Formats: sequence, C-alpha cells, structure tokens
Amino acid sequence: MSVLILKTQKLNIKKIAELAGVSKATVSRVLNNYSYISDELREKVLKVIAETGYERNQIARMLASNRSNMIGLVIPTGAKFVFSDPYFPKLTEGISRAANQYQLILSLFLFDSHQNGIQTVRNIITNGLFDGLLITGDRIDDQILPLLINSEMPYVLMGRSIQYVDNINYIDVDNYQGGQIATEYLIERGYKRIGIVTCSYNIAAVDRFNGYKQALTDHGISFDPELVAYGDFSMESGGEGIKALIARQPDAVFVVSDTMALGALRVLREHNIRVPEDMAIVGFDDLPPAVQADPQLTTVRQPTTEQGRLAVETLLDLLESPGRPARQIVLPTELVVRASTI
Amino acid sequence: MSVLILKTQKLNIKKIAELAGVSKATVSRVLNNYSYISDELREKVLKVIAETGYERNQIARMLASNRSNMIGLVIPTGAKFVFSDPYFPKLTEGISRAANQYQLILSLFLFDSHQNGIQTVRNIITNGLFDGLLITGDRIDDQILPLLINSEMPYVLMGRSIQYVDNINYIDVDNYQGGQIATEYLIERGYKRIGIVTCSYNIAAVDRFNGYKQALTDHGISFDPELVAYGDFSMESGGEGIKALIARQPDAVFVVSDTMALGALRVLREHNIRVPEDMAIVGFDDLPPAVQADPQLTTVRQPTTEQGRLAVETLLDLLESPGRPARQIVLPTELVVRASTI
DNA sequence: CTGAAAGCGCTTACAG
DNA sequence: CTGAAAGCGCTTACAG
Repeated sequence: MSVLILKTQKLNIKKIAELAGVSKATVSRVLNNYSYISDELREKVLKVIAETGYERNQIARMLASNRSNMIGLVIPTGAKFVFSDPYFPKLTEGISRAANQYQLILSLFLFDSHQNGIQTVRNIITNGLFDGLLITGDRIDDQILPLLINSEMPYVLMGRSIQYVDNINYIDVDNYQGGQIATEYLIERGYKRIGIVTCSYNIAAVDRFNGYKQALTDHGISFDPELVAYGDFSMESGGEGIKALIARQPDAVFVVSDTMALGALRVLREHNIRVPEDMAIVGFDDLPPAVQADPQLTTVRQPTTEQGRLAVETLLDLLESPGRPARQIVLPTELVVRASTI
Repeated sequence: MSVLILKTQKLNIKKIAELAGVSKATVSRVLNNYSYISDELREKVLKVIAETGYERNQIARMLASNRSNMIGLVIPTGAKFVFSDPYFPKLTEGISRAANQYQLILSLFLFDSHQNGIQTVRNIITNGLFDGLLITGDRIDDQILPLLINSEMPYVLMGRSIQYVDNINYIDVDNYQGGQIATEYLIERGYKRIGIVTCSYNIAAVDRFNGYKQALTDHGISFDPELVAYGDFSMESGGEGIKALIARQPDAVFVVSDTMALGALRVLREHNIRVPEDMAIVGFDDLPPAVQADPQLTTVRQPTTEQGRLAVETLLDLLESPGRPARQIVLPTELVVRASTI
C-alpha cells in the first residue's frame, strides 16, 4: 500500500533515483517530460514512482526553477461588497475553472481596508511567490494598480483604468454599450423620463452612465441631471437612490448594478409600485438567483465567467512572452428580457 | 528610490548581509524576530532593509523552514452549486478575514467533477505546499474526506461527516436544531400539514429533515412521508419539489435551503399562491440579497462567517499542537422573521 | 550574542 | 541520452 509507505518514510528525488538505479537528474527529466530519455530508464523511473506514490515537493521545484505556477487573485473592493455582489463569485468561477485547466494554483486576496490592501500587494510583488496576478479594477482612484504598473510582476486587469491606458493588459466589459442598450430598451418601450441610479467613483458605473447619456442624445431626449441618483453598489443605496428619484416622477429607471436594483425593487414594493407596469427597471450585472426569480426585472448581462477565463489565459500568455505588446479585450453585453415582461 | 534598486538588482539575504556587514544568519535572525541579538547589529540590518526595500523570498523560506503559511480551501461541491448558493461566499468571507488576520495565504480549490477533485486533493496532500487544509463536507458519500483522514495533512472539516466521527476536527452548524426551530415556528402559527423540500444526500439537509421530524413528534403531529419532496439544492429542484407537494395540499412548507426556497417561491408566484398568507415557507441558509429583498420568506440563519473564522483558528491551533485531541464545535442557528410576516 | 556551514529538495547548464 | 555538481535563497543546529 502506497499509503503506508508515505507514512513511514519521506520520499524525495534522491530516494527515487536510488530505487530506480539512475541519477537524480534523470528522475527530474522524467518528471518534467524531457524528450531525450531512453525508454528503458524512463520505464524504470516511472515504475518506481508508481510503486511508491512519490510526488514532487513543489516548493523545492519552485525554488530551483524560479516558477511557482501560482497566481493571485487580488480584489481590492472591500470584502463587504465582494460577497454581496454576484459579479465576484461569477468572475471567480471563470478564473477557477481556467486555473484548474492550466494547472495553476489560485490564491485569493481580499482586503478589509484599502491601506491593508496596499501593504499586502507590496508584499506579493516582492516576495517571489506568485508568477502573476489577476486584479479587479473598479475604483476611479485605485491606488493599488500603480503599484503593479511600477513593478516587474506580470498582471492582468479585469476591468479598466481611467489613468492608465497604455501598455497594460486588461479584459473589460463594454459597459458603455451596456448602458446604451439598457437605456434604448426603455426608450423603445415608450418611456421618456428615464432616471438612473449610478455610482460616482466606480468606473463601470461611470461607463454605463455615459452610455445612458449617449442613448438619450441619440433619441433626441435631453439629459436631465435631476433624474440622476448616486449609490455605492450596496442594496441599501439602491433603495435610497430610487426613493430620491421617485419624487422627480420618472417613468422608468436604469439601475447600474443588480444589487442596487434589488434594493430599488424592494423600495418600490413597499410603496406598492408594481414593476414593470408602473415603472420599468433595468439592472446591470450577472444574474443572481434573486433576479432569475424575479420576472419583473430586465437586466443587462455581462459575460463575467468568460472575462475571468480570458484573464487567466492572457496572464499565461504574458508569462510565456514577457515582452509582448499589451492585449486589451472588451467584451460585449447583452440585454436579458424575461418572458413575462415581453 | 527603492523601486529603482528593485528593478536593477535582485536582492537576497547574502547581499543584505554584505551591505550591513554581518552574516546571513544574523540577517535571518533579525527578519525572524529572534530574541538574542545586540541592538547594534539589529539596527544596522534594519537600516539596510529599509533602504533597499528588501523582502524575503518566501519560497526559499518555505523550503528551509518546512512551513509555508499557506492553507488550502477545498470545496468538493461542484462549481455550479458553489456559485449559486450564498453559503459558500459567506464562508469564504469568514475564512478570508481570518487568513488575513493570521497572515496566511489562502488558496482556492474548486472542482468541476468529483474525480477531478480526488486527484487534486491527492496532489495537495503529497506536494508539500500547504500547511493545512480547510474542507467543506456536505455529501453523505464524500470520497475526499477519507483521503485526508488517511494522510498526515492537518485539516479542519466545515460541516460534519456521517462515516467519520472520532478524532476529526470539525466546525458544524446545528442543523438538527435549525430544522426543529423552523418547523416549530410553523407549528406555532397553527399550520398542521407541513411539507418539506429536502435533499437525500446532503448531510445538512438530512440533519434538518431529522429536526423537522423531531419537532412534529414533539407537538403530536404524525410524520407523513407524502409531504416530503427531494431536490438537489438547485433553484430548479426547489420549484419542482414544491410543485410535487402542492398536489398534496400542505398548508406550509419548510424548504431546507434558501436557493431551493427561492425556486419554490417562484413557482408559488406563477401559481398566484401568495406567501405567507396562503402558504408559509421557511428557508434555510444565509441571507442572500434576494431573500433580504423578499419579506415574504422566513428563514433560519446560520453563523457561516463565524464558522469560517473558527475553522481557520482551529486549523492554526492544530498546526501548533499536532497531537492534540480533536476539537468539535457545533454552532447554533437562529430564526429570522421579517417584520412584515409578524 | 554571532558566524560558518550544512541542509531543505529540486532543476539545469555543462561535459561527456 | 546520462550523470556529477552547482545553485536556487533561505533557516538552524552547532560551536564558540
């Protein structure tokens, strides 16, 4: 039983080499699928490995090869939002799947405070543990991305940056277009006074806001600053936002995040305003079970899982060819209309 | 500028030692807060470190000290459920916070298939990378936990095991009690024909089911197998479950997971059965935004974040004292009644 | 309190 | 195709 062997003796490459009657180098070459090895020695080594259940010590391998096959997922957004917004679990799903596929170990870095995050990222950059980093970018005044830009650490941004545009690898969602199609959907249904609940410091929210303005202009509706409310992506703030708007009597509202849209829906229900009969709401994000269960909400869907997968693949590509020009991908969004609202 | 130095030369302990005019051993001791060092040398070393921005190579440290300060979070549940059930994000939140607090690096292991998971866990156990593992246990026929039990790898189970009880460290939620209070809540409100949507192979679901039976017995209501439906924790199955039950005309239903409860709610709405006026539903899990937004659902709340934190602390404790007797903690649950249902 | 040296378990030019 | 040996960057008895 290999289990017993594992318990009674520590296996290392030296022991395997002895058992197989070859050098450590040969064992290492077999393990690394090195091409020029005689079938005879390869067989011997593989046999011993199979019998003993030997598994390489990854740490020693990392030290010797200067490669860890570990990547970090850095989410500077406060933990509070990470776990209430369906975006992050979806993104993590895509990343995790791709990491499995490419045999990468994925470590998770979440922060309670921004200061905490800056220090941690500094460490990550210099401690030599990670081959590369995946980082989400959503705040306009992000302090963490610059650390990465000024370092040698390979990274891919999920989202985009306002200040830094050139020569950084990122996978973004076309939020501008998303804001447009959400707004156009409402316009096409005949609504004229279309309010918006957005967020002033979130890049995606700002992009969606700009798409909203563009759609209004394109359809000859003048933008009315009175119909704008600001939230912080929390459900509560979505509720507050729509409360503020109700006084201005919009006939439809585009809420730029699903979490805020849920808060808005709750407030509407408390006021007995039925949606979409009395007021149309369009939310924006992935579909959490909550929304799927609620046929009264139209949403814009973004390909978040895909975004995660592409980020991993881009990072891997960057590790292979360190000097290559930056790749920037912007993924389209899609309107999701429930059957019952058609 | 330390940044420039970092870019132009690789710093290592040898270089720091030279710069400070001491031995590598002394630098290492300063870095490790070793007690018996003269203030003079300590100052010198710290000065050089501050000036250069030197950061230890973690991999070399791991290899030499045989400790990585890395822990793995293993979630054998299929990725599909991980990201639709609010339980896992909540749990991850608690774990992540505690990992930060104790300076542990947290790696995430999710699997698409069970087979895939078994192989990965085998690797993790033998590759020497992780100090310990946190693993969720929910399936009755879990194949992965035995791998851990038969290994030297320290681990803490979040949930519990049916087959293995003795000498394993676990942090569970008192699902039996949760099932009881959910059912008693319905009984106290005067309902008699109380159905249940549960799951046959999930340990927590089975425990809740048993609590439900106990509550019925305690209140002189005989258990009726006709009022039981089975799902798989997906929203769809919750809907299917309640559809099957409706034919048996229950006057209330306890759905053992929130995700399934949401599916059930959706079906009820399609049939224009209002809750709780016409039928009371009690769900069980953490509160996702969805549920918070829905005042028509009573739920049982479990202290999931706390569960995550305790798991990390227990694992840490286990790393300090390898031989110590197993610690088993069972956390109580709590009924959450929305204002509007009172 | 401090340093020289061995060792952690691998990989990888180098020489053959 | 194969092996002896150096090296990755630390830690930690050991001796003083």
